[in-house]
Amino acid sequence: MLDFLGDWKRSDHCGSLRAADLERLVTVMGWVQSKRDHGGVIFIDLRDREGIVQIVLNPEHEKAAWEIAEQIKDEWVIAVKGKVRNRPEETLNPNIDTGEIEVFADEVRVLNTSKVLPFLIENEINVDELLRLKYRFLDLRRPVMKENLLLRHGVVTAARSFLNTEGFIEIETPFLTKSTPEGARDFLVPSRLSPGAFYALPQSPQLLKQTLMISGFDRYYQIAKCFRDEDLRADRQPEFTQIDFEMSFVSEDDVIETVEGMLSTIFKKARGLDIPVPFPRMSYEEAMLRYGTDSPDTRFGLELEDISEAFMKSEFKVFSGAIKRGGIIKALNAKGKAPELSRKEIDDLTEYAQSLGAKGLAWIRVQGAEWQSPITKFLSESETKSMKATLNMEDGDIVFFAADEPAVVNSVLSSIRLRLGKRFGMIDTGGFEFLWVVDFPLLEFDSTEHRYTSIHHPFTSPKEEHIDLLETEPLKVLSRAYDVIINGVEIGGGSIRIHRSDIQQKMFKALGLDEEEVTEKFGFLLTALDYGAPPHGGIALGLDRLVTLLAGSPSIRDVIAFPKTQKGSCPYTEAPSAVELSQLLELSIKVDKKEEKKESA
RNA sequence: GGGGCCGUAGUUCAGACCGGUUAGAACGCUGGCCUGUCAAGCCAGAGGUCGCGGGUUCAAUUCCCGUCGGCCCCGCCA
Repeated sequence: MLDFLGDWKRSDHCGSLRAADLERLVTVMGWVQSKRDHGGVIFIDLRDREGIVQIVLNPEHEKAAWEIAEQIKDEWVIAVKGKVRNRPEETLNPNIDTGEIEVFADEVRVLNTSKVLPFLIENEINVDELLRLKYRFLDLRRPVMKENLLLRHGVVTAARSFLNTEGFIEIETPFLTKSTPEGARDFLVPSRLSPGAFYALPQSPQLLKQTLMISGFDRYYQIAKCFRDEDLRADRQPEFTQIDFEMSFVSEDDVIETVEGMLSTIFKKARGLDIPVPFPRMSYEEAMLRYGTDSPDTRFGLELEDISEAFMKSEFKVFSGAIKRGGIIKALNAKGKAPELSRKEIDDLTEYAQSLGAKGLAWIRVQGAEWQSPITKFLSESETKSMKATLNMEDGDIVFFAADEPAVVNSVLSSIRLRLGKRFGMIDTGGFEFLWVVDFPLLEFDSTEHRYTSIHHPFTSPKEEHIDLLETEPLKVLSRAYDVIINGVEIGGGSIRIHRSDIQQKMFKALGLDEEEVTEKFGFLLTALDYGAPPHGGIALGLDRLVTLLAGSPSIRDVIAFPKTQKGSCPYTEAPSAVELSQLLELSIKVDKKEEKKESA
């Protein structure tokens, strides 16, 4: 049944044949997308990476080829020799690129068969993702998945070409590297040659790219795999890819302009889009005030308003109490949307707010002169008046309130804002809005660890004029960090780094890191900083997220060839898995895991 | 660590709230017919560990508990 390829050479891709190829004798190879057997004439849609072409077999033409074709099933791999000819006028297919022509088969070779498929090789399938991942090799045959990976290739190609042109040098850094405190949980790799010691997979090439600047490479880049052992999300994988670069003798604007140039190139080459540069910039403070998040989706309004001032002394204890405890009150007014929201939906929103950590979600619905709300009875006339003015409350509006500590209010209302934006179709899903968020605080106070931690990372430079504040008012220190946001998604973040060891030491001190530990964990960088480190800075862009956005895909998994599930497993390879005891012995590793209770028969 | 949703032919779902004869449908698959289809069409047929374990019950796909797996979210992700 099966034929060898023999001396057949592919002459063309299925998907690249056109009317210009008429009368040519061609040899095409690919997968059987579908077969339509009319008893006499047989049609086969043959698919390869470039597309689909129709093969026609007629028993009155070459009986042998036709007889083979009769046996063929979906997703078999076949090779066909035949002549490209016009389709009859009434059977042109405008839905495929090759729809003007067909290949009239003289000879067919069956190169491989296929089992019956677990799902159809089509774009619009409704299948459990687990099954798609288990049969990822089939899932990736679907045009939409193929397009995603081609898009990804296009993005990487464009990034490389841009960076090469700008004088960046691609340098690899090791996967087997050193575990460092701060940041995410490390993936560890045991060392056989140093029993009991471990490498860590890099969370990013951060320290080594800084080292390359100290070495004088001036401009470095890398399409870098990074590893973080944290819980997964729709936009987070334990291993992911960054477009990572670093530049010497620069300040913020140099890096920002380079990113704008690179993203312009990527959007142009990968999607044919012209994007406006420079991108607008917004301070962290303003982003938190207006949107409640440091990665605001600026495709729509529906901004938050801080109304704390008017309720400091309110009789309404939910509001005034929150302020007394150091909290704030913020509101967002969904203008004119009250009639569109059912009571059930409002209740669902309240439940959603609670799942995000809010104690509740107050709301006021404006209907004519009347305010329908569970809270109006607690509000004084002056409070009502002030609220009406501040929030511009008019007939048909519905306003939501959160009162709590600032972090809770902001995170809850920013999530509510996004949900309402989607619910009311306020978001232009076809477009892209770019934004730089700048002027981040350098530090935040971690109340569980009772110390300051970096908002960006410990190598981020404070603003030069704020260095002295490190010792006196650490929370007032602003950093030289910048995040690039597209459609509310954090696509990348970077900073001008600390290039002097005296300032780096001050930073570690502000973080409350033990000097001995610092030397042990970061000593290599401190040493390097002592040997003529130039001022430098850079950024890393999340390739997976960028491609997800460009592809308009709901999940990062759709732009990664072999992604992990939420539990970090790969259903295709079945990693992670147990290993041989002998392997563990070589590594001096003993597994301390509770044995599963064996059922006795 | 926590919250929510889900798991029934190869696939997507219905059946479950209200436990009861043979667990249905569509697509896919198999066989037959069919010479211009392109999601071909028409006819016939096969196909089930109702995720797994336990409990309640005369009786469990259905109710309860646990567990495994998948998805979304909080925490976490410098």
